[in-house]
Amino acid sequence: MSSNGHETIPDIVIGRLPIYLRALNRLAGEGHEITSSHELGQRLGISSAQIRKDLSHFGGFGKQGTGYQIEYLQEKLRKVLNIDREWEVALIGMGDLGKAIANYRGFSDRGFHIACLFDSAPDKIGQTIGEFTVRPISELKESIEAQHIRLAMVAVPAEYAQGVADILVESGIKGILNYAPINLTVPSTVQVQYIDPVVGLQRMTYYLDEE
Amino acid sequence: MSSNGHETIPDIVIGRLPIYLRALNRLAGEGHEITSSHELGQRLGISSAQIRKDLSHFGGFGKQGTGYQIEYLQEKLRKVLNIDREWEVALIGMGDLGKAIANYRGFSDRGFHIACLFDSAPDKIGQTIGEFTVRPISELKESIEAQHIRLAMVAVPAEYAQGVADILVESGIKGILNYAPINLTVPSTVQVQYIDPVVGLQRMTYYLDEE
DNA sequence: TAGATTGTTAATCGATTAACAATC
DNA sequence: TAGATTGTTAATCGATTAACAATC
Repeated sequence: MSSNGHETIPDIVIGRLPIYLRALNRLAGEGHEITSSHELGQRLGISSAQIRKDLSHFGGFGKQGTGYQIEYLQEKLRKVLNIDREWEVALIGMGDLGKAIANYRGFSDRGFHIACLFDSAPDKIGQTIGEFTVRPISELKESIEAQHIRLAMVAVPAEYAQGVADILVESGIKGILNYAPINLTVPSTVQVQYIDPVVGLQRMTYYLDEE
Repeated sequence: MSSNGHETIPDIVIGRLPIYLRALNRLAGEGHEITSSHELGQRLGISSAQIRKDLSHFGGFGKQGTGYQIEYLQEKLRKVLNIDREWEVALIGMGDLGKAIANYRGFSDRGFHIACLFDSAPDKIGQTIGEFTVRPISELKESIEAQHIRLAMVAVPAEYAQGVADILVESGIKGILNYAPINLTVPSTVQVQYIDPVVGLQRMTYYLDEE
């Protein structure tokens, strides 16, 4: 029932918690103080039973007859997800995409701080983007170890992504957010999440066949 | 069994097809001509049985004892997903993220052509990015209807995303790739896919609690 | 109190896997 | 032929939903 201890909570449940949190942030922003599994479910297109079931894995966060105190639930979910603190993230690849990521405020707003930037191109190295200077990939391991960084974002071309991932794994990185359109092979102790917008588009075009 | 007809193929199966296709593209790039459900599964961390089952929804694409002809399977999957042609996509929001999207070659390489750009900021309107000129959101509907565009990418700040989505729905858009960190409410005839990297990060930090 | 909503159990539903006959 | 791998069926596993007692 505590936020660590991972008895056997299904990963699919973990995957929905950030979505719940995002909806709660929005409700809070709209001035709401209390919500219900029904209201939340309606907004997200998820059944209220599922939301209650998911949350119940971590303890009773609501009150019968009333619902959920939004601020309290946010706090609890942040604790469960281990985001009741700031995380440092390394960013590798400073092409257009890397630059957009480095400048995107959505990360820092939600507790993820980009702590170092890397690229291999000589003309990129030494550039200042945001608050940091781009450093050569040869210094990756050293930097990550020195700063005890555990998360990385990979925004290099597909053909370099596996090589970069290998170095990241060696450096002790435990989670990789991969923007390259390729599957990475890493040890089972390292997590990977994929961001491939084209996959999302292709998934939609399937349903768009009638002219 | 044909690529339209949608008897009742589970959406979760559809969601895996682009992943299979991505792996096949890679195998082809490495010079392979034939693969097996076992090899594909090993690369993707998916069981071979699941791959065979998924593919069998659309017909028998393999040969017993041999496996799958990569080029043939790619072609079949592209047909199933309706990406055996080019799709025009509208892009709304020309901040850092929108610009990175507009310049990203990964879309055009895989059959998605960004056909028009929109923003509401007067200083952005009229700018040329890539091959197109940024136009005001007030011209959105007109453009989309004129060009018969059915897909859109939304890269505006969260607070404007629902408003933009409403206009897109009115304009006849059938699929929205949403980069804003917010859930969109749209009619059930319109599909939405979400790109929220922070959700990916939060999903990983859950497993990163031991110090 | 009456009304509402939780947390939880049991029932249903759906997805994954194991196994194997068919066959290249 | 012997070996390999598909496509498919049946068995297992897991996730979602329905229902309701508990209770605010």
